[in-house]
Amino acid sequence: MSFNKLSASFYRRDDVVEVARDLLGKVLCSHIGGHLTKAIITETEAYAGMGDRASHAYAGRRTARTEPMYLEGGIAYVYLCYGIHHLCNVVTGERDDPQAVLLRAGEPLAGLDEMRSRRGKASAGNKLLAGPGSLSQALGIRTRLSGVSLLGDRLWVEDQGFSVADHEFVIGPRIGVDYAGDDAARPYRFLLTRFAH
DNA sequence: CGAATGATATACT
DNA sequence: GTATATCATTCGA
Repeated sequence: MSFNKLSASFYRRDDVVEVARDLLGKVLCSHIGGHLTKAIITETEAYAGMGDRASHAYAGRRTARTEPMYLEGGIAYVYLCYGIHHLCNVVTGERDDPQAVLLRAGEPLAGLDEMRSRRGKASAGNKLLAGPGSLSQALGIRTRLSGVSLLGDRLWVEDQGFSVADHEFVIGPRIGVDYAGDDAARPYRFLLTRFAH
């Protein structure tokens, strides 16, 4: 149904930072519980694998939770944070190179009613997909989807031709990674200027 | 500004 | 096996 679904080669590049930048303006799509929802990706963060203290895979840490990150690029890594929020990542790079891009925010494109329904009370205004927990909740993404292929028909990313020029986004340090020491300062966060908040 | 909320990792016995 | 601290956040007071 989607002619423009991103293919494996998009995800399997060496440089996760490049993928994080390129995901801006792409469209995150889910077909879950019989509902199709789509959102333009407006904020991403790169997690650069074993050498990145902010990453769950730092120093090669490998557990049942993080196992998807060690698989070949092009699958989802979803985990529960603060006991409440399901955070959605796109795994990149080759097998055994655990890099991933956290999807932090989006702009609604399709399935608005279902998004609002899933978000409940807090779905008002422009906060529908603002923040990684909210984005996942609106698209119905749960930890159950961790490890699923992004080339399948439940969760994927499309290129609908929204181009993002260099002056249309800003780069900054990642959010909520103070525990990562010097790595917390890495310029790995990408945010479309228009949706900065 | 602080509570919510539970899986997960790690350090024990 | 059991205990405990931590967490890539969000919402409402």
